[in-house]
Amino acid sequence: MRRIACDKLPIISWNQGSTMATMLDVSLRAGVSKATVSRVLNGTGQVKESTRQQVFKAMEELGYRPNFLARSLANRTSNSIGLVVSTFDGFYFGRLLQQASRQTESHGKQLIVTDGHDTPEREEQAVQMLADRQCDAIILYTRYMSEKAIMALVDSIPMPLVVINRDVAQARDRCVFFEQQDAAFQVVEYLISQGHRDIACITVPIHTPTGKARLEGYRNALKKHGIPWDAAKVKYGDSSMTRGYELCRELLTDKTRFSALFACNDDMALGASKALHQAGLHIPQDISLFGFDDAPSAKWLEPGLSTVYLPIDNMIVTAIEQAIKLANHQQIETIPPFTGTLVLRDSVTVGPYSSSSAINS
Amino acid sequence: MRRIACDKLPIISWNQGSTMATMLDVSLRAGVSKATVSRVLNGTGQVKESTRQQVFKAMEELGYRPNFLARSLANRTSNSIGLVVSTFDGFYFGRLLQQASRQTESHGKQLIVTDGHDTPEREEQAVQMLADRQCDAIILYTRYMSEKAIMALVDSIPMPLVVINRDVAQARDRCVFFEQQDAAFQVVEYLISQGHRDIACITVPIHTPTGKARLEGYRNALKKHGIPWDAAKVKYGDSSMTRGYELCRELLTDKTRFSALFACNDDMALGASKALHQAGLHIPQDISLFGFDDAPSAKWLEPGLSTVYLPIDNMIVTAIEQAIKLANHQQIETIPPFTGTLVLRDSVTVGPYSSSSAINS
DNA sequence: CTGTTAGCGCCTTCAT
DNA sequence: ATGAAGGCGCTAACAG
Repeated sequence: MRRIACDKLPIISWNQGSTMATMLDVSLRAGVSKATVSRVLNGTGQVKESTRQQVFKAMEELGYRPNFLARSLANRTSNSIGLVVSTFDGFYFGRLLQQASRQTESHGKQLIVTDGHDTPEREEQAVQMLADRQCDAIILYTRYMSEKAIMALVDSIPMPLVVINRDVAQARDRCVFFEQQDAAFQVVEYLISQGHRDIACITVPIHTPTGKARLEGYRNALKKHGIPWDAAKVKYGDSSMTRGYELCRELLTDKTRFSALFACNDDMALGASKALHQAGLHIPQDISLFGFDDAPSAKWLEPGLSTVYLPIDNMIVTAIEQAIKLANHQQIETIPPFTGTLVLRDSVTVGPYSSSSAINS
Repeated sequence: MRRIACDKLPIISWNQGSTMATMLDVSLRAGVSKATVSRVLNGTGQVKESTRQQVFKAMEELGYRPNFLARSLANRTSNSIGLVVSTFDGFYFGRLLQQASRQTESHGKQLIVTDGHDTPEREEQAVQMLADRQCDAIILYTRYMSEKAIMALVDSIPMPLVVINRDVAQARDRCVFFEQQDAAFQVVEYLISQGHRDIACITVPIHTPTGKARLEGYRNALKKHGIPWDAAKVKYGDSSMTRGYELCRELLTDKTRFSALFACNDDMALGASKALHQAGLHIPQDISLFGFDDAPSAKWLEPGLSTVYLPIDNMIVTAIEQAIKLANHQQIETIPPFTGTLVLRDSVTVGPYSSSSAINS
């Protein structure tokens, strides 16, 4: 009888669109019940070693693979955590994804990542889609979504959401973010300490919290040192190399006076450097240049680009830890903001207001 | 009776870990059967407009969202396509993912991407994981997996697999790839045409088909033009900027003679350029430099880096088209190889063997 | 047009 | 230690 059942099983390969072996197939072949197969599969309950082996054998022979969907449905958990990023573009998110993937896997969970296409609507959709897939927790990296929208999202999905790169006041313990403003402040203060007072700035998208914070850091540093705000020195960029180039050219053709340029990300710094070169200006002799992000290329440019390093790796790891704890209904502590650190290379030299020319870099 | 049932429904928010509204809840609230709810949800079958509205209303009021897992299980399709990439690192995969995401979404399908961590084992695991999730089709970008392993994978999963960046002879119609060797050949031939004969080369990982192909292109071009192979001129790299730097230094300290350097990717070209600078050598006056990949930064470097553009965007789009067709059991045609195109900027000048110095770039 | 009845593949009491 | 039965949430015939 058992044998007969076995003979009916699909031994042929099913790569032609036929169906895969199911738990029932395995149970029949092993001469046990589905329940037993389930037990050996999950290591739950007691199973005699001999039958356990039979089951394994049957699974092997049939090339059985548990159906993930069915399993998740029954378990009410997909054992995976979802991540939505603003965009896939740029080294920054590559770094982030790399770490995120490693970290989740080290917890035995799967990472599902989705692209938010850098618009609030798509980001929201992306989160919803991950929620529909029953992720155990979701991590959201958004640049444009409003705090209100984020909170609404938190309330509308049944699993925990942790927000990265944003400080949402109403859910501070769900947030993992950088002290962007402080880092920008440090940059500009450093530039000032090197004897620069005419410092131009090219921002990243100014409608994002990041864009605002970095500019605010710039503004505050100037203020602290009694340097008046000069609107002509500030150009509003979009993060792209091209725009960095264009805006630096504007600065130049405007005849804006500046001895140092703070580009709020490395990509724009690179674009700007091209414009400077073309104008016959040398870095740092004629113009000092400071970036932000510490792109992989920053170190290898000529001259090496001074910039600020953001511990994005640590940050995403932390975010994932939080997410997993939340998924496990564990207690979490709120994470203090991460801080950037200045990476000094060769793109800055002493400026015209240097109090002592002996203090060369 | 209906009302009574409604009153028992969970109107409270369920963000505290409670369960979400189900189809049954909706059906009770709307005073219809699950089947009807299913019908309005999927637009299948005929439903009276008035009841349809009731159902919508009930869904609205309950904040109902269909359970994706249950749906997929019943449908035997998850309406999503899986993509495994070698790694998340680098601009290249960012570009790829960006396009991939857009393209799948334009077909109303979801993209699930996974990291293969650049090792054959993990790549295989990644594919399996996507298979377990019942993706309708899977796209694999692998650098290290053997053709045999790829074929084994194809046979072991029940959904179609399309391979990107590789030419697997036994499944040619499932492959979408570049003519890497030809592109490299063109580069070197171009360099030769510019009067270079002492051409050094820094390879990408030589155990990958890509690495082999690019080197082979280099070799063939030399051969065609009667230039003897010189092992001292070839350094085996790993794609990283750091290694590009180190190997270029080796070339220099070895006193290897070369007037042009072909770095098999832009990252290494950048590293190499640093080494050149440090040695007091100018690009292109002293050494001509050619890269590969057309990184976003190539255009903005000083001097602009000549390189080869690979239509990765088109390629991934094509791969996804193929995957979707296969998922729909449509006929597919085999895709001819994509070709790279030389992007000439300012990092190459005429070499010492230039037949006519009038033929400047 | 709408309800009933079976599954999809797996997990989990509850008996035995 | 193992089997039977019911359920996870949804879809899909098959009747009315």
